[in-house]
Amino acid sequence: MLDSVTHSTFLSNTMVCDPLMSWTEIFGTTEDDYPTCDHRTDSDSFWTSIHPEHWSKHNVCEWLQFCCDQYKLDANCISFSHFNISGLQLCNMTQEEFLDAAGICGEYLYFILQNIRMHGECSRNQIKHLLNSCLLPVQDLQSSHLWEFVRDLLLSPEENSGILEWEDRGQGIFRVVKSEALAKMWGQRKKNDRMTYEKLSRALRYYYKTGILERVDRRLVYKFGKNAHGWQENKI
DNA sequence: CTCAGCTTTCCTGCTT
DNA sequence: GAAGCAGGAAAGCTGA
Repeated sequence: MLDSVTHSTFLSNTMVCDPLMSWTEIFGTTEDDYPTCDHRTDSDSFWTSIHPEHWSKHNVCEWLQFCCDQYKLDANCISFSHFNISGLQLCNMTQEEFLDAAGICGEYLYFILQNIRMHGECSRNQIKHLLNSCLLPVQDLQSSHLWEFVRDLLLSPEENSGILEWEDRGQGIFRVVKSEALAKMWGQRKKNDRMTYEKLSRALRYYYKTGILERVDRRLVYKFGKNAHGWQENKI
């Protein structure tokens, strides 16, 4: 579905870049390249004092960086080449395009942008409040819970690499295909190179108690429970 | 500082 | 026998 959204959709007015290019490769190495206000210290209202449609490319870049910093979004999810665009182009992007350009983070970025557009001048705290009042908790993706990590992986085929697959999407039943790869990914996420699937599975079994996962009497197969949210639809 | 929740680590025993 | 699962116990980490 998302494959139908081509890069040219986003980059019609920009250079064609490698989707895997890093932030600095695309936007330059330092803020010296495009000196603007320091959003980290004194511009909480900057993103809302200027309507997103009037943002420059650099503003868009800084907004992304701001969101990554502020909401601890995983910058690795974001294909920055897709965001080498003006604010007007950014505003014209659909939710699907955000998803395509930034995976899981795209959902949050889209939500943040829409709130800035709708609510005009709102403070960072207000944005945070809006995020917190969203259907699903928008939190530190880097330190998200294990079950959220698993859920997000299932919902992100581009990151999944066949590590997890749905057994019965309707019932929330999934299979761990590459257990060691999953453990390695989780270990990387938690900066713990000693993580193993044995330990990870112990943590998954912990979720049986809390209703986040339900027991399935099949090897490497788990099922989301009533207390797990966000796996039902293609949105989290 | 305390506490609770979550995760990690280690372990034994069982099942496939 | 190997791999995986189940679950107890304890410790570590983190945020409220």
